[in-house]
Amino acid sequence: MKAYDKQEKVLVAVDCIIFGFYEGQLNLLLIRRDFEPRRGEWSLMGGFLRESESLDDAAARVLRELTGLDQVYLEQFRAFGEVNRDEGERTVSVGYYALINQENVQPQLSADYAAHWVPLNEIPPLIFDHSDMVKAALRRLRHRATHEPVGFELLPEKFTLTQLQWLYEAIFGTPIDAGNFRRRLRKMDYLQRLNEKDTTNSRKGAWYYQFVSEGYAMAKRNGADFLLKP
Amino acid sequence: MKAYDKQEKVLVAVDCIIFGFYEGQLNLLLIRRDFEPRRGEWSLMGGFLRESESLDDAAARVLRELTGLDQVYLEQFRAFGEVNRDEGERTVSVGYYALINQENVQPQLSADYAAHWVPLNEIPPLIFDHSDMVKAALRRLRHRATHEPVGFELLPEKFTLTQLQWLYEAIFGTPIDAGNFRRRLRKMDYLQRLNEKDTTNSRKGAWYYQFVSEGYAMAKRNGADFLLKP
DNA sequence: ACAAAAGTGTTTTTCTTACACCCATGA
DNA sequence: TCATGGGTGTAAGAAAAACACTTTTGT
Repeated sequence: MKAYDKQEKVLVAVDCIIFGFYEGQLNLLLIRRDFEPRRGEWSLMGGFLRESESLDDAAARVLRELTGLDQVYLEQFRAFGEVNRDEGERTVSVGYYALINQENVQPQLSADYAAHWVPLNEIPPLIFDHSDMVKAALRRLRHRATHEPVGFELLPEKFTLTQLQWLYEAIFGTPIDAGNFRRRLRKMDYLQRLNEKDTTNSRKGAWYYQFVSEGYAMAKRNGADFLLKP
Repeated sequence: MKAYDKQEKVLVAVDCIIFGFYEGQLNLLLIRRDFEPRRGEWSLMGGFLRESESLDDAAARVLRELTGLDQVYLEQFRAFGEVNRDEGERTVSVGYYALINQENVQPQLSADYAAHWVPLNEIPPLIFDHSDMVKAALRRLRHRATHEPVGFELLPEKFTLTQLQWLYEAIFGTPIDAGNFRRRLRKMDYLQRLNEKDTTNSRKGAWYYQFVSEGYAMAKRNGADFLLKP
């Protein structure tokens, strides 16, 4: 059955669902296509897999091409393989989602691509099956954010607990009880409080915190598991 | 960037991690390759994607070719795309795991392929990255089995609660407290008790149960969520 | 009557939830 | 001094864990 000759090859693409967080809003980085097919329509950022790179590498390259960023949190979530999902040639696409702290990215993008941050609840219709991809990516993000400390990728190095709460409210689309949310955070000793306050939102000021990944690694080795739900 | 011409096509395969359950043991269906490369070594069952079929279709076809079974629980869990993961030509593989009630399958397999059920804790070294695939599939199965009633796919239509407990013990590799396990089951009113007992394991006999999927669908609509952990 | 699996109950502890409350401070 | 967001505490209840207990029946 599985002989290598005479098999049909297909195009393989990666598409990136790029999440950003800014001013309490969860956003998606979308492009308006300036190439055929479907020129001018909204779409995810994607590209074809090259012979010399892995899927993960391809996703990182595509992301770098659009944002100029490297070292970004990037996770594959699913392959999409319906026969007619794409126009033109048959293409299998592998979906990746990225989490980036939006403040770092504003400037350099849009240079080569017509890229825009779009609030998650105002996503326009997308080409092909890209809307399905977004839905699947969001499901995965919600799951990961509850069980692993990936949310911090969307925040600046220093953040307040209120910002963190806003982030989770944005990810899940529900309000969260501040008291209960903060109690869970209080037990995470890998959240380090800095000697510095953010006073932009209140007179009292909110402490800045920092996620200490080595601390988390240690806690994990000791059997602690991250859990943060709405 | 994303123009359709002059792109490099690659081979796309699907590989199936086929779980079966029999006599308290969780098993994997593996083949000894009777073709090159790596003739004679252990491997997962796989095949190449054809132009006219979706990824899901391809996985179902591969499974049917090996087991003769249709209508099997089959779920994609991840694409594998390292450059040198395969020998010979560059191949991207999409992993699917299947859950089948092993009693239905014993006879017809092995006809064309040298297929064998191997206990999960006695898996031999596998070719390529197939061992990684198995690990990833098992992680996904563990997750799905706790949050969705997929475990029943591995059991006969009629099963006892003790069998179900054995299944979960096998999936998670840990002992489970019978009292607590059964209390959770007792609340699932979509588990229908039949007027029939299994007396092979005890004099008293254990009631047979049946999973009623319409009942589960209704419970789900009413906001109930399945949860069954070790 | 007793062994052995099937099945139920009970107690203890831990985690959630809802919500009231205090704190700090600039205007 | 008071409004506002930041932050803590607590009582009621739900759920998890541990384990003792009862039931059934072939031998």
